[in-house]
Amino acid sequence: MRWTQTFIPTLKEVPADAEIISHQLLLRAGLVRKLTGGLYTFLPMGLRALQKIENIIREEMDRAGGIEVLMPALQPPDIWQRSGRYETAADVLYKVRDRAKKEWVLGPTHEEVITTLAANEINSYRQLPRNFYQIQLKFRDEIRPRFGLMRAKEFIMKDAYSFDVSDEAAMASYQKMYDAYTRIFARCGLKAFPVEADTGVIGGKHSHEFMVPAETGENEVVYCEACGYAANIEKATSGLPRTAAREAGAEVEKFPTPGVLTIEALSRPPYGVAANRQIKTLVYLADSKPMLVLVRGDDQLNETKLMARTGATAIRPADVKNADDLALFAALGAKPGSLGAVHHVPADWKVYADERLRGANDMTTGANEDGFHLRNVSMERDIKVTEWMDLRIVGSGEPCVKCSKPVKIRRAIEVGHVFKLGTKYSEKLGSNFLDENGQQQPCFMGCYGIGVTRTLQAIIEQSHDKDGIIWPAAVAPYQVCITPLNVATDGPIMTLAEKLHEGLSASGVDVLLDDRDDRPGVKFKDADLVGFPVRIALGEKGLAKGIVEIKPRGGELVNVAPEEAVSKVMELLAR
RNA sequence: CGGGGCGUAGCGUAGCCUGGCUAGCGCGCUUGUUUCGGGUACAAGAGGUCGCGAGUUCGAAUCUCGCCGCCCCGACCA
Repeated sequence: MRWTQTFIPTLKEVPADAEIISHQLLLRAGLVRKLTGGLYTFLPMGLRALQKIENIIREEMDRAGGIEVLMPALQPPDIWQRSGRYETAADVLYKVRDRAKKEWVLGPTHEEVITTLAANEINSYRQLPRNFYQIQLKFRDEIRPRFGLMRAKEFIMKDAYSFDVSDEAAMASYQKMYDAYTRIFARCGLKAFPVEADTGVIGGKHSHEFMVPAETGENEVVYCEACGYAANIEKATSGLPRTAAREAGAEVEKFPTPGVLTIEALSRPPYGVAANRQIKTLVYLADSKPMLVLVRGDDQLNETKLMARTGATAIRPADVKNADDLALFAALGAKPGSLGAVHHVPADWKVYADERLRGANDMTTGANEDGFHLRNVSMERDIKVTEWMDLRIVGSGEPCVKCSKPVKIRRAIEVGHVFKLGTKYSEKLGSNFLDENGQQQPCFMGCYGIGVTRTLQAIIEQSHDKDGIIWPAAVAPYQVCITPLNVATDGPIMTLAEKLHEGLSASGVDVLLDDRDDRPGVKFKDADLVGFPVRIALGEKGLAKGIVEIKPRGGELVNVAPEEAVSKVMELLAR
C-alpha cells in the first residue's frame, strides 16, 4: 500500500478533548475520529490494527474449540424479560421502536440470544460440549462514555458462550477459555494478567478478569508478588486478624458527645477513642429495603461485596439530603454521626456486620441519639447481627489472604472477563438436554468476553513513547514502512523502494510505502507517530554507499545492503 | 444524575473580568519561490453563523437568562 492511496490524517497537536495518552495517540496517529461522545469512526490504520486483533482472537478461539457465529444486534425485549435482565440491566439497555411502535433492544451482550438458540438446537448430551462465539458490535447506554474507545456507547466485543453437561465439564470449558485468553493477549503483545473478579449483573460464581496494568485504568487490583494472588479490589480479601477482644465486663454506657459526627472527631481529645475501637454504622437500601451495615471505624465499606453478599440488584446509602430517606433516620432516632446498632433498630431491618468485628468488645458506637455515643459495646452481647460477612475494602500492605505477605494495589484496564454462569440462563430460557439416562437437565453455561476495541487502546496505552505508538508486530496496521527520501518516480530511490515493497509483500509482510513528496523530517515523524515496527529509510547518500537503513521502532538503526534488506526485516519481525 | 471546566477557521488557542474591530496568533490548507536526512524559509492567499436562541444596550465574542454539545471527577462496565 502507498501512503498517498490510503488515509492517515496525523495531527501535530494534541486534541483538546483527549486526556489520556492512548486516546491522544489514537487521534494523532489518525486511527480514529470522533463522531460524538462515545462513538468513533475507524480509519484505515485503526481498522487494520483492529482486524489483526480480531484475527488473533479467531485463531485462538478456533484452536480452543470455539464455533464462530454471528447473532443479531437488534433483539426482541421478551427474551430479556424472560431472563430477568430487562429490569436488572435496564440502565445499559438501548431501546428503540419500530414504525408499529413495537419496542426492541440493542444488545449489550448476547446470553439471551445464544441461550435461546441452544434451547432450540441442543437437545442431547451427545451435542455437548459446545462453545459458540462471535465478534460483534455491542451497545451500552453508558452513564458516561470516556477515554476514547475505553468506554464507548458502541464497541466491538468478542463474546463466547459455553454449554456443558455438568458443573465439572463447565469448569473444563472455563479453563480452556482462560488458557485461550492468556494466549490471545500474549500474542497481541499485551501484558495482561488474570485476577479473581466479582460477577456483577451477569451473575454466576466463578470469574476472572484479564487486566492490563495502567495508571489510567478504571479498576484497582490487589495483588501479591510473593504467591501470585490477584483480585479485583471489589472482590479481594486479606488475611487481617479480627479485632482483638479485650477483657469483657463493663456494661454499655452512654456518654455525651456534642457535635461529634465523625470517626475522626471521636478519636481526638477529649474522647480519644481510636478508630479501630469504633463501629461505623451505615444505613443502606438494598432493593429499597433498609438495612444497617457495620464495619470497623478505620475500615471502608466495599459496596460491591455488600451487593454480592446480600444478593441485591441495586444498593445505595441512605442520604439525609433525600427527603424519602429521612424516615429511616427518624426510625433509628438519630442522624448520621450518631448512629449505632445497639438500641432502636427496627425489627425488620437486617444488620450486616463485617467479619473483622466478630468477637470485638470494648467498642464505641453511636447511641442512636444525636449528641451521644455508647462505650463498652460488645458485638456479640449488645448487637443483634443478622449475618457476618466480609464487607471491607482491602488496603495496600495488608497480609495476603493466601500467604500473609503484604499485598500491593495498582490500577488496571479490564480487557477480558471469563465467567462460570451455572444454569441461571439455561433454566430461565429453557436450554435443556437429555442426559444418558433420558433425564432432562439444564445446560451448565459459561460466558467469556473480550473488549476488542478496548484491547486496541490498551495496547497503545501500554506501548508508546514520546514520539508515538510502538506497535507490537502482530497487531501493527503495517509491519514495515518504507520511507524513500526522494519520490521521483523514475529515480533509483523510488525504484528500489518499489522493489523492496514487492519483496516484502511476497514474503507475507504488510508494507506501507510512504510515497508522499514531503520533507524527510515530516515522514520520519509520522512513521514514529503511527508506530510501524520497522522503518526502512532510502536516501541518496546511503544508496551511493550501497546501504539502506533499517530501524526498528524504538530500537537501534542498522545499515544493510539493499539485497539483504528483506531478510533483515524478516529477522527483526520474527523477534 | 450530582460536582467541576470548556465551547472563537480543519486542529491548538488569544480576546471575555473592565462591552466600542476589520475578531488576533501558531499549526494545517492553496499558489509561487526556496530548501531537501528529523515537523525548512520567505511571500501571497483561502478559510469564522465567535455552540444555538432570546434579552439588556446606541452598540454584544464580551453582560443576563434559557437550551445544546464536549471534557474531567463519582455511580456503571468489555
